[in-house]
Amino acid sequence: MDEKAETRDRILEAAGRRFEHYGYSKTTMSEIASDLKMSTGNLYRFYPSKLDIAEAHARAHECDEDEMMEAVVASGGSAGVRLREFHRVILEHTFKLIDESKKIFELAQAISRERPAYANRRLAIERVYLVRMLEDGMAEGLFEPHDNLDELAEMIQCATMKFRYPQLYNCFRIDMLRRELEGTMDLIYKGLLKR
Amino acid sequence: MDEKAETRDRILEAAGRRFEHYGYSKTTMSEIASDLKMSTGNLYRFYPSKLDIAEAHARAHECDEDEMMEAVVASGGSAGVRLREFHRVILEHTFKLIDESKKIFELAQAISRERPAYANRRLAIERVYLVRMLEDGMAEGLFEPHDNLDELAEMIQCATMKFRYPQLYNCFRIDMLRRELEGTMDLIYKGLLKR
DNA sequence: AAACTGAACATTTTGTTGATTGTTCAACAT
DNA sequence: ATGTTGAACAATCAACAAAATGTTCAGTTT
Repeated sequence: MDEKAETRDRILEAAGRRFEHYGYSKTTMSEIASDLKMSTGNLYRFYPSKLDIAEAHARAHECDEDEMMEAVVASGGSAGVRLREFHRVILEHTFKLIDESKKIFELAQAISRERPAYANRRLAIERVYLVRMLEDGMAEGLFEPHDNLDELAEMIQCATMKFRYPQLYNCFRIDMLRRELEGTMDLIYKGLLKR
Repeated sequence: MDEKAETRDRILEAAGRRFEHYGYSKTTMSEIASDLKMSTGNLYRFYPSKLDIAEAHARAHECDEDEMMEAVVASGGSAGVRLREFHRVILEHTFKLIDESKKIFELAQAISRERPAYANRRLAIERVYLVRMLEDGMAEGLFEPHDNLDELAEMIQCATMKFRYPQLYNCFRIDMLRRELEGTMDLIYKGLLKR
């Protein structure tokens, strides 16, 4: 039954090439199938739907984002500095997607629209990194102690939503967003500091 | 030339009735015109476009919202309590619009989509109230002094965007939003406190 | 039996048509 | 002159048909 996993991978690769080249909506199941010289029906023995292929593709690329976040969290400096850098990196990353790689951005949008659970899971993962930085900050004696760190991280996410989904506000001015993020982080940072 | 202003008002009233009953998209210029027993062309001598009538209608009703905000700002209690209440009131108000009065909500959406400048102006007005509460809080000795209060208010708006446009996140669970707003306000509040 | 196909089906997208509606303007009325 | 009209125009919308696409499954191959 290792055969099966291999075919799943081949499907994922073929689909990935199409997704990145033509975008999610412009790649069809029959194109993916014919790239692999198989029938459309057969695809469904490996993935229950096209959206699931897209989700698998996103999952396969998650590690890139995770590494990006990990790099910041594990970098030197105080928790406050890293927390700020963390959000800067996320903003620049999403903005780059919107701006440069419309194809991947379309994919991301399709997934978070049709699969809100997936988007929530990603936010939960992001929170793991946030919690680590909060813990570090408390250990440092920089941040005020809290008992529910995941909830605190959730609230930080609420306050920085604008920078996570800038397209929702039709704000495509990265320079404005950068300035607003700095100011918002100032506010959040002060709110976390030990009194 | 007082005649003119009167006709403008009559147009606004007729359009307003239609807007509130049938929504923005379902009221036509010829309906407004025939309600007033005039021609469609004549409407354009008083308003350059349908959207301008909608904007004028919104402007005419601004005072309701302003009074709502004024009531909170002028109410007793410390600046911190009022700041929190201010955002609660805004959340409940927008949510009520979405939920109850789809017609007015459609109007509001049309305006903020087609006239971003109008939405920005509204945010600027809201900031006036925020600044007043910030000033009060500083006078009280509750908040840390700042020099650029409008900018500070802007950052508070950034951090509370999610609660101002909940429909953007397809989050229609008022109970969840309430909880998130409380947490976010906790964070912001602490960030403002004097050290 | 297990793997696979491709035609059949259902859903979505696209294209097209005509009607509706926002807007303009030459002609008319005051 | 000034104010007003309603037909003309252009843009948008709604409804429908046609095409494309996602999904399923009876039947075929291995």
